[in-house]
Amino acid sequence: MTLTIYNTLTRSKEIFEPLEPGKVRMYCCGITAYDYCHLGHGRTCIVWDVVRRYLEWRGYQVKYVQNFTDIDDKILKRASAEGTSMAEVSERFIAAYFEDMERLNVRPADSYPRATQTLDGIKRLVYELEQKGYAYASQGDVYYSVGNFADYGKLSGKKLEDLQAGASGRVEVENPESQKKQDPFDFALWKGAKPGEPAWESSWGAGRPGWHIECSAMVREHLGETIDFHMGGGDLIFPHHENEIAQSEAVTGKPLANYWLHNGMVMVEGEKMSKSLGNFVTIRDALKQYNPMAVRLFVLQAQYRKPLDFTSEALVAATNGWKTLKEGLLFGYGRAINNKWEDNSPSPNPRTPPTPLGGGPPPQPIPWRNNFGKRWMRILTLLGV
RNA sequence: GGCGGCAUAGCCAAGUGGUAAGGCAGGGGCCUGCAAAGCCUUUAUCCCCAGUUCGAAUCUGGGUGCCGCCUCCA
Repeated sequence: MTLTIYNTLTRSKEIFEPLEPGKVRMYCCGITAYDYCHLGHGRTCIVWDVVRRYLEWRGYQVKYVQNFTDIDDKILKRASAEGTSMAEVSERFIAAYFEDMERLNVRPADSYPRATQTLDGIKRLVYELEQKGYAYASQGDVYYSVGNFADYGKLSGKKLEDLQAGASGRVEVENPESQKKQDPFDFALWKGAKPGEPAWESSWGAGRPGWHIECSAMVREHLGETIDFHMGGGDLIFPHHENEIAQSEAVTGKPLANYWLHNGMVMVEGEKMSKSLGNFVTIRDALKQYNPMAVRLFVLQAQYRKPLDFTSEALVAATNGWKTLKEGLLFGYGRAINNKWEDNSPSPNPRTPPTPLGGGPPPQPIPWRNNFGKRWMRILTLLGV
């Protein structure tokens, strides 16, 4: 059976062909650790968790990497507001991330690289970009020159001319930061240190990495020059993922990822969730009111690329749905064990049993042998029960 | 304004040429001393217009609407 997926890069559904037979390398752009995770982060993590589980269930050996951005202006801003350090803030919210995701039954990735742990790789990439003529130093910063990368815009379907024309009215000419750039769409690879901010030594002087470069460096370090899946929220397509492609492919000359997958955004009561609208819902706040598995079911009932409206009515519906489903699953679980069903079908491959619902007894091998068992396993797999 | 995506009942969603699955919510009913649970039953012509076809939610063309991105964002 072939697996077909929508690839943002080609704007079409394609048949999945792994780079290496039987193996999948996937990278998901994670969070910037400056606040508690909201429902949008929750959706992203749940959706890609299911893809990962599904691929494993299909028998692929999956390596799943997700990053934490722990160097960033917003983290610094929060640290200075609290009178603490950047590390203190990011540590706290990374810990909170793991708490939230565990409650949502999101399985941990295989590794969680952080920007602060990837400085060597980042500096090497910036250096190589500079050597190849894609980057230039400017007053302590280093910028990527988008005009030198012929494929710039291929992921988001934007042309540099259109971008420049569309932005002509809003590029802040007075901003001293933008005056360091040769082109308004050039972006920072390395930012020179400001007084009192954390900084790392480099050949361009003390400073810190820009946002986009860390992902290019981490993918290269943990998964290789080309990977199968690169995922993230749809709002990352431009500029973040576009810039990652520009950085990585300029250096390696190879595709960064064969398939680019993006999930839809979360709305709240019909409006886009944003801090300015004040309808920003954190995962932990939502879980005070709703069962985590009901939230998970709600997210998974919707098509992953569509916008998802978080309404109390929809959550009540999902809560009821989960209640019914859970009873059925518990019934099936007991029945499978009582009947001593065994897995003797050739495919898909046997797998480790799911974690029991809400704690419960230790997992036992899940036996199944007929269509009922297969379907049931599929439901368990997809829900991540 | 530019680029991209989506459009089936209150919400989610199956369905890829033959007269619209299912779930949740809502209405009606059964059961019960009451309640809960459970059970039964009920709710759409598929955004609009034109075309292709014996026949279209499913194909073609044109509209409309919604969403995202174009600035930090999952």
